[in-house]
Amino acid sequence: MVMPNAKIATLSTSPRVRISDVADALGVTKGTVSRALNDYPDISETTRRRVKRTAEAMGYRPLAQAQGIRTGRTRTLGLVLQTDIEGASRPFLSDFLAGITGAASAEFWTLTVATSAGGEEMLSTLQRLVNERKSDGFILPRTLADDPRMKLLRELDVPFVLYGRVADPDRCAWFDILGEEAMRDAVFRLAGHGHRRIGFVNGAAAYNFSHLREEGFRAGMADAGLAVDETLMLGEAMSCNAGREATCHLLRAAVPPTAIVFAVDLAALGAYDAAQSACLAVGSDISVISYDGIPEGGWASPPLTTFSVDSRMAGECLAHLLIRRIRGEDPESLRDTALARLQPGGSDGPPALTSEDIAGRAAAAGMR
Amino acid sequence: MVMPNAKIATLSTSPRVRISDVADALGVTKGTVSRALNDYPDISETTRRRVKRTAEAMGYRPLAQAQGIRTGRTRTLGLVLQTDIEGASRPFLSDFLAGITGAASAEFWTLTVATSAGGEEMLSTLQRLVNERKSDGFILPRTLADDPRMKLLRELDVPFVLYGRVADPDRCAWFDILGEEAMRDAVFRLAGHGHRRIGFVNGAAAYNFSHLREEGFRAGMADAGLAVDETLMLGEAMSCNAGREATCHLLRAAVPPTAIVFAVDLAALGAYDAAQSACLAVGSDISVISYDGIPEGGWASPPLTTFSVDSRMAGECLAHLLIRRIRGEDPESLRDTALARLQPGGSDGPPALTSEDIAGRAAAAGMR
DNA sequence: GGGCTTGCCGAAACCGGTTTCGTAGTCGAT
DNA sequence: ATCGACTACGAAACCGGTTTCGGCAAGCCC
Repeated sequence: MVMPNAKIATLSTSPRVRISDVADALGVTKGTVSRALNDYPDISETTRRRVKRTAEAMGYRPLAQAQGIRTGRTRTLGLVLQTDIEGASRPFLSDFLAGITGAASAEFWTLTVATSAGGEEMLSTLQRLVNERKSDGFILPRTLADDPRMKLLRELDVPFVLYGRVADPDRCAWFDILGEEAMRDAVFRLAGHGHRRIGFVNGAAAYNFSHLREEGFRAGMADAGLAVDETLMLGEAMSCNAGREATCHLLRAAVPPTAIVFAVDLAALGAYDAAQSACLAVGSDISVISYDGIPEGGWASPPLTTFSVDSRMAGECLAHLLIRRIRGEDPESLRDTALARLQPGGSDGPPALTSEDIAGRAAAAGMR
Repeated sequence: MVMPNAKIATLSTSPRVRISDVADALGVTKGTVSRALNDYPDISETTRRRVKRTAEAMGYRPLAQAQGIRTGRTRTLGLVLQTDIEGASRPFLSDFLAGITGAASAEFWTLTVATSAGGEEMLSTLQRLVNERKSDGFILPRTLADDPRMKLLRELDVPFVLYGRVADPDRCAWFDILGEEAMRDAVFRLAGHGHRRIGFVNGAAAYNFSHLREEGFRAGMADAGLAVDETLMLGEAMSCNAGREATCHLLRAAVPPTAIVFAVDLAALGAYDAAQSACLAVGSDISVISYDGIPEGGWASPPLTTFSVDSRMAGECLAHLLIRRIRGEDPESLRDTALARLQPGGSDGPPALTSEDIAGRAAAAGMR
């Protein structure tokens, strides 16, 4: 008898259906409705069904903020983005958000976004959101090997899920892309082209992914039966400039590599500049494979061979994991990973030059 | 006497300071504290000051969700992003969000983000957020000339601020970049180079900015004393492919332009492909100026001359405007604009070829 | 000095939910 | 038949605020 206006309620400015409306329609108290909907044990199965059916039919949805004042939780996920790093995460932000909010809204959760410039502001922003109860838990992107956000949120007893693994996995829930597998595949691909001398340019050691990608590179080299020359292992290259300098450094080596694996696309794009300075053609004279799949890579010539990440799927996974975490599941059971997908470009191929040729070109270009 | 632990409260898991704590410390009722903090008229000036000072000292911050259950407002801005359009808004999303949340958090507001694929889902998402009171008002990016979101939110009586203007400005608050000025400047710049025959490739007519940019182009042509050839006016080019095809079309004209102004960077990038097919060098044989400032433009060779937008500032402005709008200010007093900034690249310059030369090249390349 | 307004604040209702407490009713065991 | 345990629900407190209502005291006017 209340059903007729269920549709209308969602269309106009008509007042919301409240829990007391449902209770009145059923001739029970709102306490009973609440307990039935929240699956309390002391409600008979028949009543529970009756309540759920009627609530559904009336289009009743509890007001998250009203629940929150008692329960402390408002079905809200939190995400704090750090904006002072010129990072690779930006082009995918839209997809990432779409994944999170898509998964969240399917369960009637929402997403609160905040930003911070710098690490301390990050922590104070988390504090503030927790204090104002604007979020029931957090997705922590770009995990550091030892992440201070974890420590803070543990002290505050607030659930979180990591996007990326950490050095100490104890009591952590996470989703991560297996960057180490991508690095290993990159080595295989280069070895398949015939490269024997391969350099590696890592990202910043503070990020946990850097260690994993280096591991993957080393594992790939070992499996391919190639020796790792420690002088060809560089790091801390997170930008185009840093990538250019790292590449120049490698080209100046006594026996330069014929191929370079980069942990970060932005750094790999710097290699194009360096190669041009040395009159080396990327993709033939010197091969490059990288990781991230940023759109700029597709505009470089030749297009960058890289591993791309499905950010939308990552967002979906993280949202699901966090919701389950907030609901109380054991964090160590909430771990998931996925593989990056090879996105072949023209930046790698069989070596057209030997290391000696490359050294000659670099010297001729005045790089040494 | 309650001040000592004000600092501690923000540091540990210690319970929040509630309004009743403040009331108790002052020996008044919580009603008085509430009225004093919210500047009700029936509170004496001395009491008001005493309350505000003590609340501040105790570190009291009202719980937005608790306020919301009575007032309906929770100091939350809403932003629904449409993710099915391969648009230029994506690379700046991070900056845009930083602007919004930065300005919002300075006034203790937060941001709820949702996404939608497609127009109807957009509307239902707005509905849902309003219904669940997850947002007190919305920032509407990428305004259409006649935007259905406006109609919906007006029916629901929910405040909003547009990022971009609309055909009918009645009762609207907005922030916008003056794209028409950029287009006019683009024409001036090309005319200064000596171009007399300039084509224009617009974006989709559904977006309001397209009309403005075309106006700006026409105004610039008129001011420069150049005639607009309607056969060189194209539109609906929002992607790289569409831009390539539009460019090919212009190059096939009986008397092709020596320069093209694009309303959208992504389309302008397509011009590079088209020019290459016709053996034309961008920046000398054919000049291109565009608008958006997407990072890919910097990677093209030569780098794209374009107008860039300060998305962070846009976000800040919009947040401020929306907060004032929600607080009840007259929408027509809440309008602000800013200029795009010229970002010179190498894609424009003095014409190296005549229209006839270009037509010849295009014909030779088999484009006609 | 008495009535009337006005300023200021306490008391209490209220918002929309959740959760505690108590109890009527049912059931099985003795 | 009596008792105790258990089930299932109503009544009411509670969460942290806002807002209404009413009344006391001071000030004003006559």
